[in-house]
Amino acid sequence: MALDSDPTELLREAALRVTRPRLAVLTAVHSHPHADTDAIIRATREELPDVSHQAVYDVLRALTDAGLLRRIQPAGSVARYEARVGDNHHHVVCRSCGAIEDVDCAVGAAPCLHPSDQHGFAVDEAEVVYWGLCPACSAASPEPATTSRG
Amino acid sequence: MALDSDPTELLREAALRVTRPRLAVLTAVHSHPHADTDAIIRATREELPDVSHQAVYDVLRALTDAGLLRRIQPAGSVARYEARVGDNHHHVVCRSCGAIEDVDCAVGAAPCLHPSDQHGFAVDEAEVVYWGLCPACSAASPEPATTSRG
DNA sequence: AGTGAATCTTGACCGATTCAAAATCATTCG
DNA sequence: CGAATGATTTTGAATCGGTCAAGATTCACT
Repeated sequence: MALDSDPTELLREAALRVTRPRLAVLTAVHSHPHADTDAIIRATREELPDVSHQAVYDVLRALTDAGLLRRIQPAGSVARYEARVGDNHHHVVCRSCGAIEDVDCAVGAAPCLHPSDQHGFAVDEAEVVYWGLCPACSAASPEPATTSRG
Repeated sequence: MALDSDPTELLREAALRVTRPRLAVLTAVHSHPHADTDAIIRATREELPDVSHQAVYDVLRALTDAGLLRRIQPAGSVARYEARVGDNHHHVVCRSCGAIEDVDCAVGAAPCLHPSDQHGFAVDEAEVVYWGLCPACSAASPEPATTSRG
């Protein structure tokens, strides 16, 4: 997770060709964490106006497969990407506006990685999504106490 | 959840009109946990051959909103539904074939519901998805030890 | 049985993502 | 340095899950 300032080197280390679209996408995701594909396309085009949407899709997949990006997709949302990889962090998602924030593991390095019954599955990752309302939305909706799930 | 055997009563309790499509969908989801919409449509049509796909979509939403069904959507998957509601259980998902199994909470009623930093969010639910390989798929892919995330 | 309101049918529509073929570019080797 | 090679990008269209809308039908309650 080093060398944030040198995307070229990141690509080289991942044995990926260093192309203009890849650099632009990598930079765009770095500066727009949790952005969806459309936002990434727009951000990428600020630096490289003529990239095709297809190129961005391809690059996002290549970088995700290479471990340079992480793809997240809360239920009901389109795919989003972030450049923070290699650690085990989770996300809080606002049910109302869809805002996403990072959340570090509550307990040590990998909490919840041991389900009570794995049904024989070889589990290698526990993904946690905290659902709720962001400060802005919870201030906007004066909902008393009707919702309570845990 | 009580009264699994009386879908009519379940609908009544939820203040929903008792219609043929709703009964058929409810029954279909009960007997096909974690099925996607298309599978539910086909299962529903075994009992009620002429339901439209639109009706099934509408019913699924109505029943989900009423709390009779729960919608789950692991990243990269289409929407799936299950009739087990009201408890806090999670899922293991096979990365290879997409198989889903239920997982009870590892610790008490609501583990992981307290992120280290909520960023001011009013969190009301922690959703956990365990990713891995199901028994069949892990037997089929003799992958040594290349993947390790936690 | 009558009535209003909710539900279902039909068919078009949408946005996110993928597919496919041809053109272009980054890297390697002479 | 310049050409060869194969990956990458462009272009354009297709697919797929899901939604929208209008009219016909069905249901719950009186």
